[in-house]
Amino acid sequence: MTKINDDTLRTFVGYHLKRSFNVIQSDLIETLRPFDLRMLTYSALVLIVDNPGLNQSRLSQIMDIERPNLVVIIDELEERELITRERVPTDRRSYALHPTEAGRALYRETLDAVTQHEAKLLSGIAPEQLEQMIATLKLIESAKKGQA
Amino acid sequence: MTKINDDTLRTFVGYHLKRSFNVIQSDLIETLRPFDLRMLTYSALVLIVDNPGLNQSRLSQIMDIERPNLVVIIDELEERELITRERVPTDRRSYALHPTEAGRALYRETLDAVTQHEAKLLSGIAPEQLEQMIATLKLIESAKKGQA
DNA sequence: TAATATTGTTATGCATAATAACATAAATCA
DNA sequence: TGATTTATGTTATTATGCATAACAATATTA
Repeated sequence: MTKINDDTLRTFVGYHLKRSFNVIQSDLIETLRPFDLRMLTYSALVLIVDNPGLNQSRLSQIMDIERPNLVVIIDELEERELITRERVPTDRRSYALHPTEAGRALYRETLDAVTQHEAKLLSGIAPEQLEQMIATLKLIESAKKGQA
Repeated sequence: MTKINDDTLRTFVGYHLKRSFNVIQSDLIETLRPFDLRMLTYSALVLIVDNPGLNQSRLSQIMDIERPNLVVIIDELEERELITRERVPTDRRSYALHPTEAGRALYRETLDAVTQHEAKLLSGIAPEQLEQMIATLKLIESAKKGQA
């Protein structure tokens, strides 16, 4: 059982990001499973509850996905009657997305579950250390625009 | 253009991880494109060069993917004559993976390119800050096993 | 009004990832 | 030893995430 050497990949920040994200993602998927939600449908639900009335274009922007990929997500949330699509009188191309009462209820339930699961997963790490990391992650996130 | 509120999602470490990883991933994909490599074929190549003779089982473990998913990756690297599969006399079920000279050459080229692209992308962030972040990411990564 | 842009949509493809089922070979154990 | 179990690589299949092209309906602009 000689240990495999991944020192070269360890020199990349992206490698560390991916491996740690995998851990959190696995946990999140398990957390959301009982609610029959995937990562993206969950994110969309949260954003719609927190920003009632926004349209699909803006939602796809903040979610960092292409508009076509959002369609199926919204379809699913609408079919499950967690949100509604309402024609906007002032711009009849777009739909205003609103949560239903069921959507808001599921939001509350899942928010609780996700928060607790992540807290438990990261319970061994000092909060200040996590805050510091988040600050750095934000810098990386904004490196995109800053790029040449 | 009212700004969209993602404060709720921002309370999750995973959200920050995902968003920042997206930025690095986009950059990496572009960096690897001229070499006709994807993230996973690239990772596999690096690990095979650094660990010549390892088998697919062990490689899939370190890469954190399922064995079936590794098969196509290895197929591709072998077809491009970047690696070889050699029967192991002592265990004729498994293959020993070895880089070819072409594989080692591509490894050197891509390592250079990837290193430089990442350095440029993250040039606005202090090295010590990145090191601190990596330390935290390692803690998250190891939170998996530590879990109940 | 004519040309252009935006919104949502369909269709399509690629990349990543998980599972079931299998043949071959090795290890275990009884 | 022989029978059972386990490990390795493989095929097939599916789900998920993500990108692009092309389009109809509607708004915007020139």
